[in-house]
Amino acid sequence: MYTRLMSTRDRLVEATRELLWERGYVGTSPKAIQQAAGAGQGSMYHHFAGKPDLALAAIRRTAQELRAAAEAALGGEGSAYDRVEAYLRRERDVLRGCPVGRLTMDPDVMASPQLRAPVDETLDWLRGRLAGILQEGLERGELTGPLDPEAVAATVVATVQGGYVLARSSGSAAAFATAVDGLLLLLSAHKVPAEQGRSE
Amino acid sequence: MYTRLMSTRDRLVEATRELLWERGYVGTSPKAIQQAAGAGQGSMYHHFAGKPDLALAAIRRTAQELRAAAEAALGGEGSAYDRVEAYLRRERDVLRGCPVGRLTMDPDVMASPQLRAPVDETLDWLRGRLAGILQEGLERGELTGPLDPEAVAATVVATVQGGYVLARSSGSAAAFATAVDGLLLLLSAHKVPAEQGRSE
DNA sequence: GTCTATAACACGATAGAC
DNA sequence: GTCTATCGTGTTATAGAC
Repeated sequence: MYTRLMSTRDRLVEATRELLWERGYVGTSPKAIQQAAGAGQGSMYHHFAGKPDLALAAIRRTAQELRAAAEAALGGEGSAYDRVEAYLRRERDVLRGCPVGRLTMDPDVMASPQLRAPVDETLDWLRGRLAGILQEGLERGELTGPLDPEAVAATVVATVQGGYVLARSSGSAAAFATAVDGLLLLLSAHKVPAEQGRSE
Repeated sequence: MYTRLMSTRDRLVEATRELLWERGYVGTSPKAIQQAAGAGQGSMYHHFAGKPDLALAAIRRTAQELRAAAEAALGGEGSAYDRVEAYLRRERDVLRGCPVGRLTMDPDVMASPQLRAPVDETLDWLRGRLAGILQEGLERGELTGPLDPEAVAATVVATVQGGYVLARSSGSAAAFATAVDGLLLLLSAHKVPAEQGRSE
């Protein structure tokens, strides 16, 4: 149930976002959406063509939010390592999993070019953004090789996505943190100590 | 459809394993299982108490197979690094995702202590097995610190699980390989070159 | 815009014949 | 052991009143 300060359309989208996160596309019925949004059948089919159309609106919104949250950490102050660490350690609803990444396991989402596009684009943007930061770190002399930015960026994204799996499996958010710790430990071996002439 | 050389019971389990892998628990109906197995309603409910019971048999079997496949790589010849690499690079149906890991995103599986137990146990065993190998590598002088075996083991498992997400998202198995490459690149910085007195 | 009614089918399971 | 019949409920809509 969402506040009546939101339009029916927005409540439907928000309810769908929550259910998609919790139960996936296959596990989410129009009826469940309507009940969560406090809307009738008629309202839903007035605002949206059907379940796929509503899901598309929800997925796009979720992808946009994820991107903004990631950028808040990645675009911050500090060295390349610091920004990657900030991203890895940012606050997360770990036990709920990744609202975007989990859609990759949904057969109906993957079967629809429309629904899968925002998922692919978001993860690809994230990987590219991380690669750029790592590349910059190498160029600025903050990081030392051998360190392929594209490959390590993929590893960073994969560790996060897999961290959710470990956390949900064990029922503990600590499992996510441990995987991140391991990655940062490996990455920190490539840190160049800050020397005179730069940031201190 | 499965060979008639298998018992009806086994065909039901195999069909369930395939559908669970492809569509998850929530997305798999008894009817779909029966059709894939070439069995009627009566057969299914004769051999199994219901969908959860059948799913449990299927999940246990899948977990067992995954464990055996992982052990084949992890228990092989070579240094700690080599065995971890063998595990990471072992042949996989990358675009299908992990048949065990994907269950962590299934709300009905996670809500059932019985169904989630094999998932948790399998991933936990894998993490522990990897940690043991890394620890051994440190003790034997094949690997050099700082390298927390428990944390890095979690990172290895997470990279694999997340690699599946990246591969399915992009529709390309190469994305999995890239994430693995990045991890091995980071880990290889801790390799101690084989010297006189050991294995050569 | 939102509501209720209805439809055609799928879901997950039970009953009982064979 | 396997089959068909049946059940009550849920799914994904469409129709049409208000």
